[in-house]
Amino acid sequence: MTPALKDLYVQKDKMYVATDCIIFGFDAGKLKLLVFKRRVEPFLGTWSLIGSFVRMEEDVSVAAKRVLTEITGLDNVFMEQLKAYGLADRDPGYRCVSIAQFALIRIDDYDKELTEKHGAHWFELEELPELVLDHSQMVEDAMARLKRKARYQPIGFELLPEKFTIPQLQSLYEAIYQKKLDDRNFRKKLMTLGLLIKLNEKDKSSSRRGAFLYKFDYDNYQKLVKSGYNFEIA
Amino acid sequence: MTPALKDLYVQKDKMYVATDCIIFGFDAGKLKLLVFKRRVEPFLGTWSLIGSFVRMEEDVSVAAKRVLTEITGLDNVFMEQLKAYGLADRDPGYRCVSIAQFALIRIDDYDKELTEKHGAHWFELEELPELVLDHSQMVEDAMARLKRKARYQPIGFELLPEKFTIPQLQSLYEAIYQKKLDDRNFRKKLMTLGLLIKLNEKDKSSSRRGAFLYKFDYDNYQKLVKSGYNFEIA
DNA sequence: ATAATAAACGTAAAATTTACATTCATCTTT
DNA sequence: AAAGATGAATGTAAATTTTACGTTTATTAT
Repeated sequence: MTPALKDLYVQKDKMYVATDCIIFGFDAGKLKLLVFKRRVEPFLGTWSLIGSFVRMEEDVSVAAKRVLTEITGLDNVFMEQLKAYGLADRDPGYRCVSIAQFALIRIDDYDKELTEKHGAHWFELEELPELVLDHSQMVEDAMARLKRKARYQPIGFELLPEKFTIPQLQSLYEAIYQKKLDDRNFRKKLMTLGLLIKLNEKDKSSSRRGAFLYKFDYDNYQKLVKSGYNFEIA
Repeated sequence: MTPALKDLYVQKDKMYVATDCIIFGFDAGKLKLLVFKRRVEPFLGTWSLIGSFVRMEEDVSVAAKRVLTEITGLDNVFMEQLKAYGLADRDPGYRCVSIAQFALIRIDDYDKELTEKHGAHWFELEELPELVLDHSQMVEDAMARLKRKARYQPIGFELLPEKFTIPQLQSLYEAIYQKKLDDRNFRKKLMTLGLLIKLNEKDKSSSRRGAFLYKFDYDNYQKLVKSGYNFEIA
């Protein structure tokens, strides 16, 4: 039974708690969002975030992870609560508070078969269709959070493959901030942070010369955070 | 019936949604928190945030405002959702997701009789006792949010009387950031923002010379926000 | 009149951010 | 094999912002 179907078996006089996932990916210089075509009434055929009721014995955060894994096959994904959406009439079918979570996934990792089976589709953020209920609002809020959070937490790395180039990273930040950055200044600033490990490999997919690959230095990051360091990326 | 009492009439197989308020105030150079002594079992006598179940036909945000008004007599208070707390076992009595909200109030404005009737007490943040359930966690998270948010949004003004002096404002920011600020630099930075209206009155309560009173310039603030201005206060 | 006190103000040095142009490594074409 | 094309990599000077720090001012109490 799909989560969408399950939504139908509902009692009008009960309060429900659900969770909806705002799943970001990054590909070819564009931020993308994973959304789903509803296959049941009401709102059959409309685009929607993926979600689920929170089960009686289940933590809200666990419910969100469960959904994400069911849909993408992925585990250990960056996920963070966005906020709760609690308008009394946000869902016409029944009283339901939804706790939205945003997730950042590496777009090459997920299980294509699984997502297709669920009617999923990646949309570029600028080409996102209207979503059901208050889901468009959730996406807007998530985008604002991503923009802000990217400034002081190195969450961008969650969207890139483990090995990435500086130009790739810059293009990601340009997509998040929705503006061009100066390549010399970006590189300079980045290097002073000491969060990258330069590898002895190049990625030649986008230039003849090739760009060096880097890894994110999680250990050093943890150390710096503990020491109270305050980041500002780009 | 007090909200605390109401908590007892509960069905074990139902999911509940509640809201808890983290109420900040500022007085005599100290950040304070309004907490309540529980008058019913379980956890009788322990300190707790004030909260309530969200009613079936009630927006979550409306429920939070209702609680705040019931307790303080105040209306039109700065209030913002913090996040939802959804561990399955967070409340041993029943399954309840709580959506925490943090509020900033002007500590002179509230209705003392009303709060006393509810068993309320202002604690300095550093002297806060252990709170019931996950409420201490909520306070910690709220404090972190306040600290971060104060940097880029002029929410400090919500904690001060309508008319305030620069030294008062500085002392507030020192309490929020938990560090001393340089008075000359603070004043300089502040003035460049163009958010204050200087009044022709002085407050003489803390010095012979007296300090000029200011008002926050809401109109100009709105204009600047619309024009995309990016604040950084202190 | 004098002492005491917090308020108000300015400036120079240091650090950070911004703006901007050239060389480099490699592959493709001829 | 030489020339051309392309994105990667690098440095520097000017402008702005942040930091550090000392003196004067208005007022009340003595």
